[in-house]
Amino acid sequence: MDTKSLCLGALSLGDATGYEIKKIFEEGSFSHFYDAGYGSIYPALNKLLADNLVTCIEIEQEGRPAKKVYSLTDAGLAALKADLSKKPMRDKMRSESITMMFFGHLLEKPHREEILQSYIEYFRDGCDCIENIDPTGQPNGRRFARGLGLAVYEAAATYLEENKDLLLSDDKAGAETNVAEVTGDAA
Amino acid sequence: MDTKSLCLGALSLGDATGYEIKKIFEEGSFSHFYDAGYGSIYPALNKLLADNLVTCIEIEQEGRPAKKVYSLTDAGLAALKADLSKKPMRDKMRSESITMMFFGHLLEKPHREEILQSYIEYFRDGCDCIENIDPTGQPNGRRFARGLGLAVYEAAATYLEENKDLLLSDDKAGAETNVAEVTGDAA
DNA sequence: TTGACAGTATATCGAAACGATATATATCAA
DNA sequence: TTGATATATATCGTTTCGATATACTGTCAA
Repeated sequence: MDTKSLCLGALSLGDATGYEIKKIFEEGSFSHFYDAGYGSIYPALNKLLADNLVTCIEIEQEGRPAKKVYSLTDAGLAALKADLSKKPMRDKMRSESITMMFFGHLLEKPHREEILQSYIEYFRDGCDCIENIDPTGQPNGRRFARGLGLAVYEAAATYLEENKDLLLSDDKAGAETNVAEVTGDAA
Repeated sequence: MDTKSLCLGALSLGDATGYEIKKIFEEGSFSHFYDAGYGSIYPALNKLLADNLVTCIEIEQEGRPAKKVYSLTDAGLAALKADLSKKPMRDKMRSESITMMFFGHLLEKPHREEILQSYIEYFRDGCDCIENIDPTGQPNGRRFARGLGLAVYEAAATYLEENKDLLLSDDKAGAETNVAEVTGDAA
């Protein structure tokens, strides 16, 4: 499951350009679970083309540069199915916001509050964005992804809202390693 | 917020070796939000050493090769605080499991069920793991991260359990692009 | 009417991270 | 005694990230 498979998967839904492939995963309910940049997609498409897993037709356009529309080949569909039959790797996530909160004792309170507030908004915006997607008529896989995304974002937003005092208040218990630093540090 | 900052943050909690730094983020409530491999940590420590943001003392050990214990310098602490004062990047996550479900119409039902079941277990195990961490005496930042991790994992596991039929049943509505393929494809 | 801005579309580059692997030793259980 | 697990450092090739360049279109306001 790398960018090559992601492109194959996108093309299994219909022919597309590299730009459109990015849009598929950028918009809609899916962007929260996987995304890839052009720096990954275009090289991936070139490799797929070299391996005859996709074909490409250049469509000339008036004025604009030609667009390259990619299509899945039979071999490409087989390769995709083979890849989907593998065991998925465990989820990976990277949250700089939470990492910063982890070291919250080194941050000034106003900045902590600022980060936390924009983090809450980030999840609330995510909820709104997902809710605006109409699931009717979509295949089950996409309905499922939409629902899961919504459930997780809602849970995160709610937790953040209900527990923000935990981060905004000063440490009282614990932090035995840093007691000296905390008391002596006003920078 | 890259691996260098992650190492500085770890060292702000106390001196450590590269191996121990990995352990800090691998175990405990934090592993779900950020992790780094040795292929990132050791080069990061070398760069930090070159920039005088950390110091290193080699401790000889009987039999075993010498261990390198790193310590944060004043400049290192300043650099960490400077980095923490920046606006965090938005969360990134990559879920191969959900990506596979997104293309679920190409998967055989037993395999779909298998992936889904191990995905549920993955989140339930995650919940158990987090619940086993005693939050008492820990600084607020870590208590917060623990609670958020638990809330999100719980929400994901619950959603998966309650909606798995959505993936295990066949598509009835929608999928207008693939109708021909679906009906003609039993491979 | 022009100029700024957003959108469409392809492409590349250096830096960073990933995943696997190698090395060496100790300990503990089957 | 074989195998597994833990401690500990390190590298290597591949992949991905993020930023940027190019170039044309449409649009909306000053």
